[in-house]
Amino acid sequence: MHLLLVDDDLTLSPLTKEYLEAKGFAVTMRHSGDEGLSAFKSGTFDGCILDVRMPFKDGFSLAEDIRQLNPNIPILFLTGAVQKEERIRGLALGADDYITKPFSMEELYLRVRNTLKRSNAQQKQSEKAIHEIGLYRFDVASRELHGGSEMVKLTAIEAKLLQLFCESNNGIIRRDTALQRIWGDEDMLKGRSLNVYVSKLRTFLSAETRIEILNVHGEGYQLVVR
Amino acid sequence: MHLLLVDDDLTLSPLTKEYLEAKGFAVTMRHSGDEGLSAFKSGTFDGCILDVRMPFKDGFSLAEDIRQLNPNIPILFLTGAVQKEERIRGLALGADDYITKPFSMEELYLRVRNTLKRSNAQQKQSEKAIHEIGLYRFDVASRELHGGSEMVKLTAIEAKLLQLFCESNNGIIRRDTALQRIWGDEDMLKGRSLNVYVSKLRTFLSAETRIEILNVHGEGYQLVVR
DNA sequence: CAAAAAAGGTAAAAAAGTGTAAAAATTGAG
DNA sequence: CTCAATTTTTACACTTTTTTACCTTTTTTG
Repeated sequence: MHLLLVDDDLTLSPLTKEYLEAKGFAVTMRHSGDEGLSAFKSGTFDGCILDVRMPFKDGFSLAEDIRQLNPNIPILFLTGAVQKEERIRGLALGADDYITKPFSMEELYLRVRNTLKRSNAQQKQSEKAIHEIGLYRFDVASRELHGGSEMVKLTAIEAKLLQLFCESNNGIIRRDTALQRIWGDEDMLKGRSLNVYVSKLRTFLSAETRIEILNVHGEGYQLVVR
Repeated sequence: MHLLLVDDDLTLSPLTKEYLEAKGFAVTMRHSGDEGLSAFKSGTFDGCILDVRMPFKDGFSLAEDIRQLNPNIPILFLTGAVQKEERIRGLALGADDYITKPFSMEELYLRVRNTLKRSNAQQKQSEKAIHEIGLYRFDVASRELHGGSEMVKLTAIEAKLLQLFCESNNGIIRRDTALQRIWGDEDMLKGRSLNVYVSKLRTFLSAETRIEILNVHGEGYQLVVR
């Protein structure tokens, strides 16, 4: 389990990092919102712990950017005051938990563990899912795409991409989100791989004319079923 | 899925709106019972979220009026206290669910989703908005503009602009509104892109002479069908 | 009212982004 | 290691978006 810890408190954060590492987590530590974002882009994480109050780019702003890249990753906020507006703003961003400073390391660990467990359970549930796309059935776990009497076994990347389409509630996925979720890499912007895989999915789904993967120029793609 | 949110809490309601929009709903927000009712009359909604306590016209009174207009639409109440009498009154009005403040956004979303699912299990999740413009039919999701036997596939921006025209109830869109909604940018004022796209739509719609996109000098445009 | 200024219309060029077949590189089972 | 499946890169034609250029219309100014 790999955590991203972003906190500008240079005294506290190394201690936090050490404690969590002693509990068996891998921890990447950053001390500003910008550094945190770039760390998130260039790595693969299972959860984020963000200090709300940081100069320049605060924890909420960072959380917005992270949510853009991964709408489901658990985010815990470290916050000094338990102000109502802050709490609401965090909830609106999909905060998974709040930890009020000062906190005990024990408490932090337990909350992190519970949040990850909860999120993992959800993920397992959604991984069981069989998605319906027009008349097709897509089994995420086995990566099988059934259409009528035909069946295609998708490769790992094809399946991951189709899963992203199915799990985004409006069918829209941003190009950078897809790159982040599939390749976990931000320097993929030149590569044409994503285009190639979209092209493959279009071929797989071409028997149903009601199904289309539309391009949104410069933004991403949208799976629509009429 | 289009929701009507009526809540006089000016801090909480925009966050609620944003969160629900992030979850894929279209949300119309109003801050009083009267405004809520007039919004309901002039739009098409799949569900309502009404704050019980509002000055002048409370959520229950509003619910009664809405039920008059549409006896089946799902209504959720936001309520501070869990008072017994309130609960009974709401149930008598056919409340589909109660959400007690303070609530987490996650909880709100889950309840809204469940209520809507229960309410129209047979209807599709995806919004199948098809607008009629003269003799044309415009399918927002697939971005297809059908006119007679012809069909044109609009690009992302062309479709977005036409959608703005269709969704504004008098066909008028302000220039700055369009720039904001399409490009999310206010520093586009010098650019001629909007003019170019209006010009394109005029060409697409030129087969019907009854249809015109008029310019309102210095203000914006208006789509009129005689 | 006439001239200047501001705003708009639209064709066409430029810039940015995309589709997809096919070649090259990588991976992994046997 | 070898071979086949998978992934990445390449190449190039095509599409979409933005900008430019130049002309017309509308509004403002004196």
